[in-house]
Amino acid sequence: MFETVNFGRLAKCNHEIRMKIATYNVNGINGRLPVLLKWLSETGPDIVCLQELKAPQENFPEQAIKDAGYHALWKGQKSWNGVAILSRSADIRLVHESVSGNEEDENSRYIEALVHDIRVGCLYLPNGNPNPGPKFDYKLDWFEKFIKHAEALLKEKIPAVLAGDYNVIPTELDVYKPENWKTDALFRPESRAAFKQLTDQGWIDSIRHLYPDERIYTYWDYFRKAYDRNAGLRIDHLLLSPDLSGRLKDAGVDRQVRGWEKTSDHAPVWIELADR
DNA sequence: ATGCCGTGGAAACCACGA
Repeated sequence: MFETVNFGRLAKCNHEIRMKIATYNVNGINGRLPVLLKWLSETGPDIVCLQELKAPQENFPEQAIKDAGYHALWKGQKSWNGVAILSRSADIRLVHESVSGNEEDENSRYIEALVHDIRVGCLYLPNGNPNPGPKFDYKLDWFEKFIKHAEALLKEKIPAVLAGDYNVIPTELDVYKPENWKTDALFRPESRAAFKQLTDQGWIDSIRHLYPDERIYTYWDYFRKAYDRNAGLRIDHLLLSPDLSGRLKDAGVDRQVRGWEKTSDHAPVWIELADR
């Protein structure tokens, strides 16, 4: 599949070909384009899930992404939300543009594709603040439908990754100061329980699976020098179907990107899968 | 703990994010 050097990354040890899958909440794809292109050229992921495009369908920078070596599927929206899947391989096919049972959702928060033989779901789960209130209700409703969609995927026994901005801090290890976030929608028991339902189904929280005790963050607020203080949250996740767990070789956060000029408040997160 | 920052879109401010 990713047999050429342009596709897969050659591992340092035994020339085993690996596939790198990343997720990145860009917070505005057009305003972020220089940062996105620099990160793509430096790290060369095979598949990329993007969230918060904040651009209507017709304003997606298709040519720039193509020039960077990627095929793309996207679901835009004026001003808010918006998700995309990029692939170095041309073997990418659209499967869903919304979560099953949530086709009437007016927000562009989900896109799913088959990239060669791996199903890739890219999601931007609602924030849910302030809570309680309609926005929190919307988050939990969206989550519930997503959990059902994820369960159906597992039953199909298709190798899959569900990557994106879940807007959930799964545990106290995933936040710099848990007591400050107790009443926040990202850390509310209902949100964490919903995330746990996914892992209870069998989905593997890739980075936590490989690094069970590390403090790992994927988001740092723009103000109060949150990045300099490492006052971060881990809210961007790549969930792997169980049949892919044996191929999971590494995972990480490109946190240096958060230190660049005109950067997103999120950093890219990635996993590497062995080809077989 | 918070919108102090940042983005997009419209209109020279506002909605929204986490």
